[in-house]
Amino acid sequence: MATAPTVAAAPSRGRPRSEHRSAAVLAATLAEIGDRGISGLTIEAVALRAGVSKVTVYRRWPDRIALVLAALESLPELAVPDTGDLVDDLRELRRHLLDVVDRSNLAEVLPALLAERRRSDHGPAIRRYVERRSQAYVEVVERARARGELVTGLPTELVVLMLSSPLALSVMNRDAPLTDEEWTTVVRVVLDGLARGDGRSRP
Amino acid sequence: MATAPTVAAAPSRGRPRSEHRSAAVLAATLAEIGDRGISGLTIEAVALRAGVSKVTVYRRWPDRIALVLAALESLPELAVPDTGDLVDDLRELRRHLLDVVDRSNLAEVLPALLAERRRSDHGPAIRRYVERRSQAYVEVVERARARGELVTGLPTELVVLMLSSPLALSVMNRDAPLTDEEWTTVVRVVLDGLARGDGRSRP
Amino acid sequence: MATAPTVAAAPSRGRPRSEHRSAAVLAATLAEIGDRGISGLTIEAVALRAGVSKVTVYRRWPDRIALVLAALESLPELAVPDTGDLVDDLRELRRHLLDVVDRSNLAEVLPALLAERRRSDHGPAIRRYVERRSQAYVEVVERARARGELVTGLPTELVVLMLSSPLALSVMNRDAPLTDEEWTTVVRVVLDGLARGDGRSRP
Amino acid sequence: MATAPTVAAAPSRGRPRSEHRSAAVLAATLAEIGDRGISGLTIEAVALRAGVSKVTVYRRWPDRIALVLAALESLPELAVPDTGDLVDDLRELRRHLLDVVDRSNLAEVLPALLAERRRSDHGPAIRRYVERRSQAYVEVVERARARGELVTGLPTELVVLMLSSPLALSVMNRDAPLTDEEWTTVVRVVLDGLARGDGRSRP
DNA sequence: GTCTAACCGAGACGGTACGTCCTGTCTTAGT
DNA sequence: ACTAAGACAGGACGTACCGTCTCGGTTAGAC
Repeated sequence: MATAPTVAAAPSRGRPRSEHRSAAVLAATLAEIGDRGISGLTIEAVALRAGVSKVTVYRRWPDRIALVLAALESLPELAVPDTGDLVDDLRELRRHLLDVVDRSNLAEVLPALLAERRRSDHGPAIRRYVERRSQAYVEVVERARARGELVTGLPTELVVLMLSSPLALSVMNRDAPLTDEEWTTVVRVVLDGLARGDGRSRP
Repeated sequence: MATAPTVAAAPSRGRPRSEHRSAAVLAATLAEIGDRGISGLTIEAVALRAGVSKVTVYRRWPDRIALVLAALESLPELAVPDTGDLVDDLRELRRHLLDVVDRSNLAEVLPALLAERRRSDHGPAIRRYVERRSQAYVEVVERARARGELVTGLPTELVVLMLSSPLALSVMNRDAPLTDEEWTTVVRVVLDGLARGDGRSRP
Repeated sequence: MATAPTVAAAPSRGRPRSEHRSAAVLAATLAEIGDRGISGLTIEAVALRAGVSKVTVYRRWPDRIALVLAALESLPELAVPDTGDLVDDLRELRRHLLDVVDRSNLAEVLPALLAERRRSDHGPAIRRYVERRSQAYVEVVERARARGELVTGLPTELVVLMLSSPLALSVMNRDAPLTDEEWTTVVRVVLDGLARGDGRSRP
Repeated sequence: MATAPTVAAAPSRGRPRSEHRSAAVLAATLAEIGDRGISGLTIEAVALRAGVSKVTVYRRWPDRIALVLAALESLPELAVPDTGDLVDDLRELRRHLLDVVDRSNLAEVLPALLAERRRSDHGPAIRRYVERRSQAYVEVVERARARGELVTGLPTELVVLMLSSPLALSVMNRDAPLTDEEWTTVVRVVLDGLARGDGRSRP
């Protein structure tokens, strides 16, 4: 989704940018990330691999980060799951995440982006990218609340954080992400805790 | 703490390395990380700032990552808290983490290290560094179990993950880490969930 | 003179080239040569300055050198002087040369063209351009011979070389070209030498 | 001659520049000028040919012109001839010039340098280089005057210009430089003219 | 009055070189 | 054996022009 490099565009002056090349560059970017990792990513190598000149890359994306974000956004987006059951919805989100991790080295790219967020001009763009991903969690949780499946006074943001951060961190920090069994356990503990009374039950 | 750059040392022949310079380099490294961030960190700038030649840096630490790890390890380590109460212990760990975040750009450095972990030869070293930090959590949780304060069949690793990942992720991903109140809520929900029956209580 | 860019033209089909634009490009070329010199001359800058697209320039002149030659040829040409006196004729040629030097940076352009002559495909064209300039000398000298004002067995080419090269070289090599007085002296010495017997008078 | 790239140097701090490499670069420069000409001269190609990194070239010579000048100055200098006869001395200078022309594409390089003289910061350096070459003429002429072989009231500079410019211009402008016979004729005409009375003999 | 070929601007494009920067290694002289 | 200074090969950076190419849109002569 969202491959469009620049915003909108004037009503087409001069030779139009080749979509074919844009796609080739994004594909090459993903491939390079796979081969050399984020820190080993070179515009030069991307251009070479895409069979494109450096300028053609720079024309579209001003720098490495913008390029990486565009490449990630070129991956197919998951439709927000709606199985009617919160845990099943969450499991679907987990499955999709692990999919993307496999396909795009997200386990390396994600922390790299988070690191960049503090410095670069792309802070907002990175924030938006991450946000968009967690948006699915927000919707799934709100739907569960609407169904009465989840009853809690906590802000959705906190609930999402509790449900998603163990998996996210395990992806970035552990040698392997949480297994299905581990993950199920974690989610159930959190949901049980919420059911018990929003953490306000203790003295 | 732990300034010792290399493993041990031969029985010392010739002029010994100046400890003063080692310290200057590590300080300069932290300062540079503060100014330019991890990705903008160059050995050259560090050497210049420390008033030291590049070779003097390379002799001690083989590359950027090793240098960064050494710099982080030069920060004062927290003694594992032991207040007799799990939540108080955890709160102390939180306080210390936020301290380090303030003092060393950890919010940027940590994800950068995690990203590097997948590729570089320093994977193990980085893993060890992160492990060492979470070790405090492990000890605190195990003590709580021994005291009977925490009763659960879950492996300590999972418990620690649930208790620490929301804060860790909020540090890396949010504009500001969890407030004390938010954090307290999260911890209590998790502990309630564990008390309720390890996530196995549901059908 | 000679603004006609290409040879002749097919019997004209389609929209004709705008003469207005051709002139604008040549003017812009002279201006750019004045501002940045021959070596700093870029087609892009010329096109920009002329308010014309690059293609419009390339359509008319295949490359930099052709463009420069065309620009020089667009300058007004001197009618070959014919005062009835050789020295006066030569003085008129000198005046005209210094004029062009002032108006077109010839002091820089001329050596640049000579340098290019050895390599580029435009060798012949450059040769022709320079030849055309010296043609005036040839005519003036031959007229003097016809009048009996100049009696010598030397080939006209050599006579012209002796009469013109000191001024030409002074234009290219000295900070200022020969003054009128210096120039007069030089010319008279050469003419005296010729009158003395063509350099064959010595043992 | 004078291969020394920079002025003098502090009392040697750090690793000294490799003379071997300096020489290799200058040789490569001359070779490249021979192959591709002045306008086709590329620092990158020179570095490649010399088996040296680009920075090594830039460290010594700030730009193309400085490099070319250094390369030319690395060629063996002629000892000023002193045969006791002016024409023989001049003939020796001619021989040497044609030698250098053959060995270093001077026919192309010289006009290129003259063109550059007007613009670049190297104006003075180029002027100095050319001056140094013509210095031999000055000495030869002054010696002839001292011997009484040449009697004239003209400033030496003008005499030198008359004696040298036909050959110089023929090198730059003609397809072949003046033959020995042509050259001899030219020189004798000039000397005869000077003997006749410094160009002041005419009304 | 349409055709329609050549013009024109804008700007994309592959390519080459630019001059700079940093890396990690090396070579000096000096401590 | 350490140190500071700095040379060095290598490799990527981001930029500038080159000369070519596609676009959409004129413009004038031929039909």
